[in-house]
Amino acid sequence: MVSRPLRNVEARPRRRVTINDLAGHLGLTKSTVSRALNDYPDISPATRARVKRQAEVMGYRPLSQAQAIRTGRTRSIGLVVQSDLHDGYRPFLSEFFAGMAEEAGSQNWTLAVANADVEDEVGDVYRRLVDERKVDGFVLPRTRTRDPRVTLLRSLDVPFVLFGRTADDAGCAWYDVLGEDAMSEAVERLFALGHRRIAHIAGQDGYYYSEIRLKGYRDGLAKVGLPFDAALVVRNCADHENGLQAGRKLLGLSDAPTAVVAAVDIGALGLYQAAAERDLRVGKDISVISYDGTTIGAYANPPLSTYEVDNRLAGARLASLLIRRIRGEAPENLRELGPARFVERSSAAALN
Amino acid sequence: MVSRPLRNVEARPRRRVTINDLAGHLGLTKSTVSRALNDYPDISPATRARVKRQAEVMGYRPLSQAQAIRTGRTRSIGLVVQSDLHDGYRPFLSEFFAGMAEEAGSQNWTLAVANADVEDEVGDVYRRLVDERKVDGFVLPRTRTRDPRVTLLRSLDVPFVLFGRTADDAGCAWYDVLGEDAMSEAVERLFALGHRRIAHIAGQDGYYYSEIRLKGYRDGLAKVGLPFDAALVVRNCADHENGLQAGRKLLGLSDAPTAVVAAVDIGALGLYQAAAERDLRVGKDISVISYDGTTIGAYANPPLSTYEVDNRLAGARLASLLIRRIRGEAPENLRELGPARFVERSSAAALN
DNA sequence: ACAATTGCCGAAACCGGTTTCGGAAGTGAA
DNA sequence: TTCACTTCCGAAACCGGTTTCGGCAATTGT
Repeated sequence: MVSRPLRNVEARPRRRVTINDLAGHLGLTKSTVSRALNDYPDISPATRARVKRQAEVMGYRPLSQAQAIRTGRTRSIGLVVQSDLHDGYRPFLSEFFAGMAEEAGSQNWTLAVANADVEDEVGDVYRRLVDERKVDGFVLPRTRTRDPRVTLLRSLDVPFVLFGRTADDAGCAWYDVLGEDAMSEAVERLFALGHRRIAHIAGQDGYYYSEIRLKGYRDGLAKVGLPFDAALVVRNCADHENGLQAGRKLLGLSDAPTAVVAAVDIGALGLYQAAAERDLRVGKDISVISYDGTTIGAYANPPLSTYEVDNRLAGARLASLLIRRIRGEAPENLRELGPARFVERSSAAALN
Repeated sequence: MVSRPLRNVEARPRRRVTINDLAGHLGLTKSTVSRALNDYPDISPATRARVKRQAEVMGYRPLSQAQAIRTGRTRSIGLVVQSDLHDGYRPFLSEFFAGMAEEAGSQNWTLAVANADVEDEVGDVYRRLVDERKVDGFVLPRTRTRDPRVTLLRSLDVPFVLFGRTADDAGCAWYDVLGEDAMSEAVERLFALGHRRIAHIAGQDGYYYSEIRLKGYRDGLAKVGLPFDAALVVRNCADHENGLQAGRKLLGLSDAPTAVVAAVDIGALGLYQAAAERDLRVGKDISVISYDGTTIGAYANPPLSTYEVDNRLAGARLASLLIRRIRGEAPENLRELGPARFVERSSAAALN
């Protein structure tokens, strides 16, 4: 690993060029320059072009906080992480951050991250960020079926976008991954492998993704012509412990399933343990297809076949959508869906 | 999962209270109020107290960007993530973010996150953030032995703190985990289990942590009276592939080691695969103790015994140190070391 | 040819703070 | 009493932008 020097390390603190410097060089007043740069209609095209060109050569970049004090806009988007959430939550954040930061930065926006320790604090954190004009809008990860943050931000009239859908999405912009398609396809795959009793370990209650994936599971059953059996669905399994309990329950059934579709990788890994307890070999005696694409699944034994979501892309899309939302586009036009990608490993095999 | 409503959702946009409002209520000028709040010596203690009390009751919070334009200070700390780095890098970021955001927020500071895609871009990103006064200082994760970012920020005269130590740390503030102690102790543990040939899979070249942990390994050997054998050290193994190669090499030795101390969890998991290839059972035929405490290790087979680092704490400490650094404290007083915590699982056992 | 528009830009106020400067009281010494 | 010093606060400039307002010159209408 070479540590080659960063470029221009020697460059000295050369003072920022302000709008006054620019105006001086142009022989105009700063008000004219400002309006030219912001495309006001009362500036002649010739002047506008001249100003913009000169701004370019002098490397002028308006100070966002100076703008903010007059306009109220910071060119900054916010993300508040809730550190009281369960394990399954955090691993995905890294890629997500990178995607958001990348997209925001490319548009010369900033990403501000805040933390809320406890549920009760959440509202105050959002409010404070808005009050202090730290951000112009929010990305809301992990949307609930009925999400109080949506209620809050709506009433505050602050722009936001959701990562995931929600029950009442009137006026909401969002990006989401087609978890329903993944779950449905997973059922089809298992069916094609000969499985006829296929269970579902669902995600955490209260989160809309759980409903969506459950629906996908049911759609899949319908598609292949299998009956829905409520006994084969265990809800609220978004962590290892609950996945383990679910596994124990399912594998203990008199007519136990031969395959499982899990809504969440960590839940599937709980099932792994339950299988081990019964000396069942995952990928042999019991097949599993899951959803998330966590690295953990890749290193599990056997490696977990799963639908991988591109969190980096999600972050980037959400940043882009949010910026457009802040600029005034209608939320209804700011809704996108992306696919999950099947990563075949060795937790699912033909029924023997 | 209950989605109880956030508090005060109904509260209406009540306009921010500005310094003028506050001054009006107090019958003072805003200049006096400002100086009182900022502890200028030319304000009488009585007035100062009165102002502060009233500010409290009216819920006055200065707009940081308004302050910034005059003072040049944003009350914001920056972190730039490099998305071109290898796998082992990112998982740790989530906890780290939470810690930073939490600590920064508690002091009413903001955390700004930026992204640099490619190595060459890194310098520009830091520079831009400073130029545009988006941040007052930086936390530098993943310090190199000779870190170009340090050179850059030094020359720019921008405050920063390192997560990890570096070769030339003159004028540097940092927080680090005692990787050397962990590695040394790992050797002792394995020795106590009867192992006499103990190898080391080292971290990525160019990063100081690799040297530190290697040193810890050697210290451990010295402590228990084992000779250092260069053939038992494989460098530059910070990802799965390199760990795998290292494992193949070590396990292929005529007098192969019976135990391995790994500098990085992912590297250790590469070794897992090499062991599997030779039908060696980790935790039986070959013992492994690693370092990081990633969740991945917990789900590996067998679960990986490792030294866990508290990344959340690290983030919090670094944020705190950076803020103090920005406020002018000497870097030499801003250096902290924390321990890694041994998490015993089942990858290390007594030599049979 | 003259009045009414229009196009385009400068002057000045403004945003919400900080900082410099100066001066009115109060204090102590001579 | 007078004078020099403090103590403490108000007035005003300042930071780097945006936005309102008004006015001059060049057009257009009649």
